[in-house]
Amino acid sequence: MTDTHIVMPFKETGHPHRVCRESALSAAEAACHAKGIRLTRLRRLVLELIWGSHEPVKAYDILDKLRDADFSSAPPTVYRALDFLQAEGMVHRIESLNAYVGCARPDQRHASQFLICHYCGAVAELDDPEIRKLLAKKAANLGFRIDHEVIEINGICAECAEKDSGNT
Amino acid sequence: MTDTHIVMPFKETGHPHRVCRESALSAAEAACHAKGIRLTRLRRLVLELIWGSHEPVKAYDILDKLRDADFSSAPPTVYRALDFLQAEGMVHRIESLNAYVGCARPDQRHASQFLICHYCGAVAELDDPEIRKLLAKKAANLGFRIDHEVIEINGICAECAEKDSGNT
DNA sequence: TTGAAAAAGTTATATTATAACATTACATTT
DNA sequence: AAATGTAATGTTATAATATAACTTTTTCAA
Repeated sequence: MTDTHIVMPFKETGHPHRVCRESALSAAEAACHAKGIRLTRLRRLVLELIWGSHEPVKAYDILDKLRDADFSSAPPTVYRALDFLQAEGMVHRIESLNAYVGCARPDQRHASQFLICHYCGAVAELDDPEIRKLLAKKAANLGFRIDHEVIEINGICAECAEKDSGNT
Repeated sequence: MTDTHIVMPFKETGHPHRVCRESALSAAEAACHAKGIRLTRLRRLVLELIWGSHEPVKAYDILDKLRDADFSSAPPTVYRALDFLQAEGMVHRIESLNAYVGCARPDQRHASQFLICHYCGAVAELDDPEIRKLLAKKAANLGFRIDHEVIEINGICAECAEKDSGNT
C-alpha cells in the first residue's frame, strides 16, 4: 500500500476544473489575508490564469492575457507576480518546461513530484513521503544537505496511454 | 546498506579531474567508433570543454571558447554538438541550471539523479536503483508510463557543509 | 496628509534556443 | 579521380525566456 499524497491529479474527479480554480483562489485570498501579505489584482489574475488549465502555463502566455485586463504587458509584470506566487507556495515552476502550475496546497511547505504527460500536456503533483524519505536517506548517506528537490517525471498518463493503444 | 551507484562524485578521489576527462574522451572516441558515428573535432572539443570541470557548463560559455579554436561561434554550432552528445548519452542537461555535464557512463542508458551543490556549484550524478524502482512503482500505481526522469536535488555538499559550519 | 514602503510601470538588455537556408567535408560508387 | 549523396558545419536572422535599473503609483500607517 502507498500513502502517496496526490496534491493535484491529472483529471478532476466529479467536478469541473473551474471548481479547483475557485477554491484555490479563495484559499489564496484567505492565506494572504492571514499572513498579512497582499494578493493584489495583478497577482490574483496571474494566479487565476495559471489555474485556467491542468497544463503548465508559460510566462509570456500569461503576459499576453494581462494585456486584455489593462495591465502592463512588459515581462517584469508577470515575472514579479510569478516570483511572489512561488515564494508563497501558490504556484510551482516546472523547470523542464519553463512553465508554471498552480499548487492546491500552498499552506504547507512540501516536496513535490510532478508527473508530466507529454501526450496531453497535463501535469499531476504528488507529495509522496516514501519518495521524500528515500531521497533524504540517499542524500544523507553522502553527507548532502537537501534544500530543494526538482522531480519532474515525463511520460504518458493513464488516460492517454489508453487512447494511444486504441489507435493502430 | 545502499547500492547507490555514484556515476560521478562531487570530488575526484585520488586523481586530478584531468584524468576523468581524458578517460571520458577516450571512451567517447571508442564508443563512437564502435557505433559507426562520428566524434568530429567540434563535438570532441565541446565534450572536452564540458569535462573541464565538475560544474555544469553553459552553452554560451562553450560557444565563447569555440571561437578560440576557430569554430563558428554562432549558437547553432554549440547546440547541435550538445544535441548529438546528449543523444549519445555523453552529456546530460541540468534543467534547473540550463547547463550541461559530462556523463561518465555513456555506454548504458540509465536514470540519473543529480545532486547540485549551490555553494561550490559542483554536481554529482547518481544512478540509484532504489530510487528508480520506487518512482517506477509510484508511477505505475497511477497508470503513468515513465519516459524520462528529471531529478535534480539542490543543496549543500558534504565538503561545503563542513566549510560552512567552520565559519561563524 | 504626508512620508515610507511596497507594488507596478517602463525601458533596455541579457540569456537561452531554434528556424531556415547555404556551404563544406566525407564516404561511396563509378 | 570525378560524381554523387549525406552528414556536418556555417551563417543569418529571430524566437523565447528572463532580469536590471530606474520611475511612477498605490497603499498603509503614523
